[in-house]
Amino acid sequence: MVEHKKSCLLCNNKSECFKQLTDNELVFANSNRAEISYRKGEMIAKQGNFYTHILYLQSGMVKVYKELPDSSNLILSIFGVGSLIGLPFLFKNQILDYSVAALEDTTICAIDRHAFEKLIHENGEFAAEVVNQLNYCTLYNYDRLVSLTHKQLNGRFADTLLYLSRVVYKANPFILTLSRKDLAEYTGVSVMSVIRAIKDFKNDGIIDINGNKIEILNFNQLERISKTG
Amino acid sequence: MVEHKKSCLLCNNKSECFKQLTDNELVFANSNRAEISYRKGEMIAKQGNFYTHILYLQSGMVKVYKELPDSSNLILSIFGVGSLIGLPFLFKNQILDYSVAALEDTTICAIDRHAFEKLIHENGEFAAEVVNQLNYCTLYNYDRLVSLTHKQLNGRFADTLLYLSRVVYKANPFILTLSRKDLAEYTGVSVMSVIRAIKDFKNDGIIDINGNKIEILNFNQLERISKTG
DNA sequence: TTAAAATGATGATTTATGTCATCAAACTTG
DNA sequence: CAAGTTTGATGACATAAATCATCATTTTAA
Repeated sequence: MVEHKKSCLLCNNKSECFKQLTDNELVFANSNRAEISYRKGEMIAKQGNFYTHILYLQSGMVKVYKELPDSSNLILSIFGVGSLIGLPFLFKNQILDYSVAALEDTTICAIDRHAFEKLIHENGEFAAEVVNQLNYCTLYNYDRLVSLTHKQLNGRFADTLLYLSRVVYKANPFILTLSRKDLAEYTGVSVMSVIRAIKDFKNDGIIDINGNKIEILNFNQLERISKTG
Repeated sequence: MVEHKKSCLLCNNKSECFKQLTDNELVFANSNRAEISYRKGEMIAKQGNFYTHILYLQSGMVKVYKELPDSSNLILSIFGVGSLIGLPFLFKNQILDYSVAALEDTTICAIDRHAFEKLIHENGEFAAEVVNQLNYCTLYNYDRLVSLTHKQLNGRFADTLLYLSRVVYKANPFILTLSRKDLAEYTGVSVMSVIRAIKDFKNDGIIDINGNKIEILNFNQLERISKTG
């Protein structure tokens, strides 16, 4: 277990928007905060539950996903260190409309939603940074809509690999902590198709894969597949 | 052409967030505002252009869509009176990443993006309302991702019809101002498939269609198709 | 007012990708 | 450490929906 931070005031691991707060506001935030650790695979928040806290990712990695009526899932997003989770429900629903689960051992700060909403109301600089974060999300979702509706298997999986390398792991040979099922649920295809795409890309020398280690060998071709796929 | 409003201060047609502004701030907003009218079919903003203004929809209806490399389109959203368009690019790109076109004769207020950003920074109440609007968008996009990736033709088109009746036209027999092509680009399927879905739904007595007038006869069954489809 | 262009409709064919069945390998867990 | 469970892989088959070809109808523009 990670040692708990003494206070938001002393935290040198703040998300962008918390950097905009005054000392008083940080003390206020701290008094509405809890720090929790999860093991890989554990569920952090469950779709259908009450929405009570914004989650800040101190360490680890999580998936945010919709649980669908046919008991399949759609992974909406994968978040790494420094992300705020749950922003879209601010000023809204009492009910959480997606689930969050740990892809690796993960520590989060849970901040009371009403405290967070109060900070937005009272501090425009903080609010502006929240808008900024939300907008990353929105533009990313638009690109996903394009990818998932207008590209076929290889193009979509190329997008997934590029996203993993550039955004999620921020590395090129990277250690995959997602299962094939996760990859399928993110790419919006069947597990079968993911496996086939991996085999194809490996055969074509676009990627190399050894156990959990994936290396993208030919970014250009992957980009090309993403565009034409 | 619509008569131009004298000032934001006197406007009784304000969007939610502008209701949060002080008189001074409204005067400031007004001094950074232009009012423009478009004919049905006209392009209001072009993907790839510089992003300079937030658009407020005074009257009419617009589509916001991505122009894709294969020269097909994906309609991201359809906006009616009272909507703010362009929020996702605040604090971001200089470049607009989607296009906006009028589906009916339309009048918009164009507000300088920097003026808008200044208002967010300086007024937390205004910012909170902007966050609120953005979050509608985000949650809606999540539902769309589910609809477009995990439902097939009939389910997706059922979603489209429900969205048109409940959100866009807010009426049940409604006059369709979208072409079959628009419907296809919104539903993410081919024009052919839209036509077939309309025929099927009509044959099954779920909808009635006469020229441009569509009536949903059986909401329950449409909901059922949306869920199972 | 006619010509041209865009939109709407129908049926036949093709194809991408999902489902199913089966098996191998690798973790869990008692 | 062995039994059971999850995860990864492969091939055969089924199917939803796209593409293509064709034609009717409406709208736009000369």
